[in-house]
Amino acid sequence: MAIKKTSKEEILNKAISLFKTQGFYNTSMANIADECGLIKGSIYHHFKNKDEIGLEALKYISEYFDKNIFSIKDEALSTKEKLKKIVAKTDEYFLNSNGGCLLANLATEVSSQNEEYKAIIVDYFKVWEECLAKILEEKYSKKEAEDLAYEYICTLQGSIIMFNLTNNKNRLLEIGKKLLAKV
Amino acid sequence: MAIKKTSKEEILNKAISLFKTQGFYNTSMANIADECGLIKGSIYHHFKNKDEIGLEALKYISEYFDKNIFSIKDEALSTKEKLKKIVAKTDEYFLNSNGGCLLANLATEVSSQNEEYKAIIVDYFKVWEECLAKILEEKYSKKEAEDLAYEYICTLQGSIIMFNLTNNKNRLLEIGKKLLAKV
DNA sequence: GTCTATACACAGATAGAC
DNA sequence: GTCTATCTGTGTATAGAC
Repeated sequence: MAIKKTSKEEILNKAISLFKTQGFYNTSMANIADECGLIKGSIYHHFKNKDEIGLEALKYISEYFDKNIFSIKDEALSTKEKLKKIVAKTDEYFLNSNGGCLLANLATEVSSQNEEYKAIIVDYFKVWEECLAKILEEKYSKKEAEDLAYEYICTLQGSIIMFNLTNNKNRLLEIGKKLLAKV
Repeated sequence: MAIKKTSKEEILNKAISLFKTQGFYNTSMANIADECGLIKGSIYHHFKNKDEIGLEALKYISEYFDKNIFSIKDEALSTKEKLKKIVAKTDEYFLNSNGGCLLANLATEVSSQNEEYKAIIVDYFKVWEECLAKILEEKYSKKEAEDLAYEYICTLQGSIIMFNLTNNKNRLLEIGKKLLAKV
């Protein structure tokens, strides 16, 4: 029976899941290792330390959004269709993301302690807002578009917190619907 | 030089401040004791354990909102004036609350691990929503009022996360202004 | 790449002197 | 009510065998 090689990405995904559901500081290296069927010492073969796991986790999610969601703004679709596609992908992501939004969670838990984390989180929300604003500018003024984008992201983030508490899917989906009604 | 008696409320306030800014699990009994000019063992004279501090912290903030903000719904004022007063007090609270909203923060960090915490947090948001909905029902249908209340709370909570990241006061204040524009 | 073993620091918590 | 002292568990991290 060959020893299974655990990929870095596999460990990262397990770590992300734990960070989201039980918090960063409340997740130990042993917890992460357990999830991967490893022993805690083995994780250090893949990552220098716990901080590096957190950092790569933030980058991983941020890049996922860049590649799979924010990139939609440049597709050859109508304003409404672009927004619809982004909202659908965003809703799908968060409906299935147990524990909510990693970047928002680490923003409250860790960012005041770690400037490197904070910079990534700030950038994530900035890029997200710019993505939506760019699309909305096709129908609104620059200022109105920015305000709508910002408000949507805030409302969605608040709604994700509520979704984690109450499990009410419809209320989460309403947020995207209301944005779509505006174009 | 007499030994200073530290009150339970004093310890609670220091603990709340630390929980908000650096997270619950990342705050040790020694951290809390330090803030109070005590040694960690002394905290146990006032609280059974760390979990109890978290629990009382949640109750303390929840009761503050009940007494000082949510109670405004029953004052003898016009719809607009009641809402205005609530928004002003809410904005004031969060503009000065370093680290954001304790209940929202613990919702993401701890609530999935602790049903007692979760129940208090769920109730806090429920009472908040009912408070706003009751006022809004003076001008809107029950369903519309509930939706507006829910949306405002979500947007504000998201905005508090952003405020912690960017320190942009105006964007936080916009949320309340937009609610007021609706009555 | 994973394991065993271990070092070391710090966590939460308790006992008892003052 | 606060202190000193201490227990015990667990945290992060490392060294070296397989």
